[in-house]
Amino acid sequence: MRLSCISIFGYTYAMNIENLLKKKHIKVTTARVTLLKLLEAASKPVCYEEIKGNIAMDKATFYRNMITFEEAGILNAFESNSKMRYFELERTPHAHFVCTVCHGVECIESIDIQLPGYEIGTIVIHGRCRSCVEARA
Amino acid sequence: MRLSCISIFGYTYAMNIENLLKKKHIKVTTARVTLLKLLEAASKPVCYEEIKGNIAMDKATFYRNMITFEEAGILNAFESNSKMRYFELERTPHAHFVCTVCHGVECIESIDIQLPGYEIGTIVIHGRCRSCVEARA
DNA sequence: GTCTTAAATGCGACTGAGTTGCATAAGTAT
DNA sequence: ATACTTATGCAACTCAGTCGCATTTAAGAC
Repeated sequence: MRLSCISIFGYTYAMNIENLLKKKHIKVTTARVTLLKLLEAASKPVCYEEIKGNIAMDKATFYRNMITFEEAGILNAFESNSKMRYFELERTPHAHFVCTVCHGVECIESIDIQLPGYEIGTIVIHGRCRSCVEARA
Repeated sequence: MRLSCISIFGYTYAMNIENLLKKKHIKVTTARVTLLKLLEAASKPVCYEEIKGNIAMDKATFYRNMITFEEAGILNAFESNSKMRYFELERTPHAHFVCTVCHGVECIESIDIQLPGYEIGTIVIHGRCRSCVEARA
């Protein structure tokens, strides 16, 4: 299985998806490579609903691999207020904004939260996004 | 229906649950008064699972009233990363921390997030809480 | 207090994102 | 190539939360 070179958090330039998986001791399969390519192409977190039109695999395979990737530290996941789980390749820590009107998801880099004694995993902010506020939606 | 005086965000001292509901044009029922008393007594957000042992009503009634209260601006709700919905009486804006180990929920008053152009509703932070970090859990 | 009407409740059936069990297929090592 | 382990597809399942509907309860009129 040969792939064009990609760049995932740390594994830059010469590292491709196949090598990333091997480095993590995860078996290289067509489904996994497809998923990582899609996650890499997406500039924001995606959920199964959004991605299912672009993948042939069963949803069980999708979710099982998300768990595998999460345990390997390859991706982060969080839940929106509508019971859906969003996935994103691991990168520099940042928060996510989920719009309660249009249900869009955005990465928010501009905030820095410190909670002494706590270990922060994910930060999810809900509200009306800029577009929906402007449109008075 | 007579109740001892309580104090919910703004409706202080002389205002009881019955008057709060009347002010919001919500019919005063036993279920609603029970729920508001429990939410008032709780110092942190609660979910149906936690509260169901203390209430006699059906879960449909519980959830329908949570929606009624939310729409009336009496309470706020958010979802944890385990598909459960937590409810809390509306008060000064603050974030919530949900521990991924012990699943405990805490109110976090010490952070202040500004996102120009956005309208922030709820902020949920996931991670390991102080106790679980200390216990290396 | 009783009557009337609109809304709330309880029950059971349903929903839908995500999970699980199992037989089969596909990687990986020998 | 062969054996062995792990991943996949399918269908059945889970479970927090929702919905439809018959019955009960609150609130205003008399």
